[in-house]
Amino acid sequence: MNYSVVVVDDHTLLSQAMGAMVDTFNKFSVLYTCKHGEELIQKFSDSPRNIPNVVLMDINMPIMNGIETRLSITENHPQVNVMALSVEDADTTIFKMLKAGAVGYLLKDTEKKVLEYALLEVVENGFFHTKNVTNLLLQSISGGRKHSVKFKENELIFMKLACTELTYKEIADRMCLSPKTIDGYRDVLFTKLNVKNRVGLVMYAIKNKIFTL
Amino acid sequence: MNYSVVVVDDHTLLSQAMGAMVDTFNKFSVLYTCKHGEELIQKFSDSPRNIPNVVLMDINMPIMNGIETRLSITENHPQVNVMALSVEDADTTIFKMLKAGAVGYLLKDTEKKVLEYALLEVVENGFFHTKNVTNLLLQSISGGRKHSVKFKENELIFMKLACTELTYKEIADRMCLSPKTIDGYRDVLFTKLNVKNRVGLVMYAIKNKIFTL
DNA sequence: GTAAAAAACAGGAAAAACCCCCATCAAAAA
DNA sequence: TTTTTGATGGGGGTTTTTCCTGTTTTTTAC
Repeated sequence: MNYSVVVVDDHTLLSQAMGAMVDTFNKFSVLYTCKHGEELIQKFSDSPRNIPNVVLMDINMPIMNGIETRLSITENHPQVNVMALSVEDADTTIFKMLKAGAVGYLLKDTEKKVLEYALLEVVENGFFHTKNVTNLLLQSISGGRKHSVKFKENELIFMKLACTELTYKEIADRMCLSPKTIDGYRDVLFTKLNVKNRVGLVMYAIKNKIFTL
Repeated sequence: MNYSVVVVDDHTLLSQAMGAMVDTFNKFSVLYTCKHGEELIQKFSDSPRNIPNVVLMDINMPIMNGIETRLSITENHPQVNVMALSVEDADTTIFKMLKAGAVGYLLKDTEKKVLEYALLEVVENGFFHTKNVTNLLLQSISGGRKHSVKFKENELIFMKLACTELTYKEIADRMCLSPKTIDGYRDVLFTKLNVKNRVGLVMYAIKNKIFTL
């Protein structure tokens, strides 16, 4: 009997392609594919037969991102192995994912054979990480990595608007707040994110998908 | 007999996954996959048997990007159909690709069935575009799209640096130029790109891959 | 309820960004 | 050769951003 796999990726074409590939593996077969975390959680609660051995999940998803989804899975279905998949190796993202309990992490430019091997490792040993990630892991444990940052609703709205050509005064008008309050938001975010100016803020927002192009 | 397809994508896993999917289609089979345009061109010149009916190509590739590769193919192997694939629908990129003679364009969040249909269209009718793209095409033909903007070497360097937290003064130091010259670069770019401030410039640079995250 | 925390708001100063107009010099075009 | 163009940089000004140190108001916790 085969191990069951679920692929989660917001790009339908990619998730289906990934599914087709996994189906060619000897010991694995795809149960279904999802567009985002929310859909996956729904599926899980629909029926116990929807719960697979492994979840192959893209981290950069719009509706419910990889980290949130992973946390939700850990809570309700701890027996499911989640393997993260990502095109980018932004340190913080990988780290967040591992902290959220992902058992594996693959960068998207790995070989087909590596994926198959990784899947086997995960279902049989319970973990797998590519070299890059383990290195990062070691380095960060010793170095002492940053705490994950939480944002309030207004801070998120502000960040999105800060990514436009609006001045802070105009942003204040849009949000129906005093410019001085906006001043406060900015200052808080600058220290929280450890950036020096608006450009830094914009970069953070884009890298962390708070503002999408 | 099947139509042959070559998949070109810098993310090995994705291209192989895409390949696995194409192999499940009735009338298509994958000849091989490539990491980038350069490799593809090499393959073509290695043997005539390496020339497929359709090339499925990602646009955002490091070494030789989609547009360049497409131009090279058009020149040497006009009978090959190139279908572009992209996660983003940055207008300019799509447009450049179509101008370079791609016969089809697919956003990565399309359904498996749509890809199959698109491939069939391409080999049998010679073209396929998703709605988004045809709309864009029509709009741009009638509306009279902007002439493509040209940048000088220094402007490009400046734009990249403007996407960091450096002040203009610091940028001037880096480029070994007077701050006033940087002032000039900025003003020229503001008018050329029709943006109002540094954030607008940053957004432009990112959207057009001048600055990569 | 009341104390503590946080969110909203303010004044003012200094720095940075933005926006003009203009000078120089060298290379390219006429 | 004369003119034009373009890259470089300067003067001086306004606006916006940034960074302090606060106060007031609203929420939250006990």
